[in-house]
Amino acid sequence: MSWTEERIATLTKMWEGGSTASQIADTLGGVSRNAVIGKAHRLGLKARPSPVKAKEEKKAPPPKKKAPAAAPPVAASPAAADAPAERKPAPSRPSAEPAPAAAPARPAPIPQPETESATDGEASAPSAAAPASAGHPLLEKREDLPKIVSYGPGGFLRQGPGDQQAPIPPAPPRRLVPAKPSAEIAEKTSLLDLNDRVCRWPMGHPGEPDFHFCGERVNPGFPYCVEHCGRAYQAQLPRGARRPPPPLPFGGPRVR
DNA sequence: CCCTGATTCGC
DNA sequence: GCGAATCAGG
Repeated sequence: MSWTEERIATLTKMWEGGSTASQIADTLGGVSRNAVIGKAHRLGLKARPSPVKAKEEKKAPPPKKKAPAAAPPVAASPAAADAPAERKPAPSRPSAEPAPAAAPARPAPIPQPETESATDGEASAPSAAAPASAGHPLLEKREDLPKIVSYGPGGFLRQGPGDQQAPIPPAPPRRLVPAKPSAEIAEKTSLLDLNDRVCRWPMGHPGEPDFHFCGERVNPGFPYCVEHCGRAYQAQLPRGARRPPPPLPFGGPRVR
């Protein structure tokens, strides 16, 4: 699979939307979780809550260097060892950029404590999801929560009721009631419940209130359970491989 | 063990 | 540029 504009757009939206790399990889299809992460970093968008990222010390950098199978540590003649095997001072900061250029003795001016704008500007979210829920009494409390965005298998944005702008409400005569999709699909497998081990065969149609996924244990090596594998791959048989019953002439082959 | 993102490095 | 392999924390 190649990174087309469309796939990159989906990746970017989902990444900024808070989806995990695995979910993005599943949605995109054809790429691994690592591929998604690698691409995301190459795109310049990163800095997301990482479980491993909670370490930022300037102490002795542990020589975490990968030595696959080469570079036998044979200490040959020391005279030839003129190469200063020093660790390259590359304190890879995640999002900060103090840029300690060549002026260590000169006290730098007061560094502006940038909040989180960070990075090189271009990496900032192009579509900073503005909290359109301001003003809504039922949604105000969600403002401090991480925005959760879900995407359909094709990468389309699935907006929850709270995300709808409701630009011109016709005239809601009745009072608003809190959406309770959980009542119908509480036991169903939602998009966010999908992973590599549950069948992702869609049940119903996206947008319908009870749309969900099969959720059965997958047929190992396939994205669907055994039952739906039959349907999925039968449906995807190439045209040439399908053998529609040859239309026999009326009355069958002529026999004389 | 599972998950997560970060990083490295051969291709 | 890409992504598997690897690392490392939760």
